[in-house]
Amino acid sequence: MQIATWNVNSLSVRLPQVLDWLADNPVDLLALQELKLSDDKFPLEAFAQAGYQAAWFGQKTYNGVALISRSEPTDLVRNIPGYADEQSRVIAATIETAQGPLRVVNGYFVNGQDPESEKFVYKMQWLDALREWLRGELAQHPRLVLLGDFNIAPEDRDSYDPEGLRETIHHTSAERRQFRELLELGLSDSYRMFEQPPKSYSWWDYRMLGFQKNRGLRIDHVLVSDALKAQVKACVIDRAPRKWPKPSDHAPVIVTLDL
DNA sequence: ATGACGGTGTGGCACCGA
Repeated sequence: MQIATWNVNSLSVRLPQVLDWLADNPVDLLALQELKLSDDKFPLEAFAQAGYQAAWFGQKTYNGVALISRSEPTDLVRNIPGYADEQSRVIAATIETAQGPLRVVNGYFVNGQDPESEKFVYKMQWLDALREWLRGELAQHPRLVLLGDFNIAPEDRDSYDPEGLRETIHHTSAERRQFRELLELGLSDSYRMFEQPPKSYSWWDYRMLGFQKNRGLRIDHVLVSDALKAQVKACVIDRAPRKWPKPSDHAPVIVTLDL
């Protein structure tokens, strides 16, 4: 089976591209971030016609996450239990596979803007809450995938300018420590389980010809639990949609699992 | 040091993203 994550930067604008992409890449599950639409505007019928079920958690203008799935998503959780949040950033569900249930946690992690800002404080608190909730989720669901837009470049090789951007947003020691602490729960970065081309990124700034110059960051990730690790067969970033007219600034990341 | 690009909602722009 295949699962993917894609920050679409407005599902209203990108819906035709998402449907085109699914037609070419018929993944079993697609985690979307930055829907930027309220729940009543979610295009369920379009996904149903493409053969998918869906669960979503949106809000007006900002944020918003969804799971697009061949099989029914059950045991839904929206946002981090016990952590009061005005922003719609997490949706979790269980889907059935041939080998049993798979828990999927889709997150649109906080950006944080600037390490000195209040938004960065929110980012750290949100990451603390996510980690502590995931600890329990992993105990309950050993077969778990955490995927989405993490807004963290985990290592220097995940940035086009690690020296120039040192300790700026996405690159700070505090964010990278949070990423490592997620791994220490018993999760692995599926992208780094395989040989990958150098200078591989999943996001490029719209401005200053960012994509054309490959000035990007790898901030979209798929983490798999220890119980799934042996089943992961491949992880790739699909740069193709970034070349389409009016693209999202993020590219999809696809993981192939032997499930 | 700033803005560049794109989306949203508003209102003739500001805010936000990364």
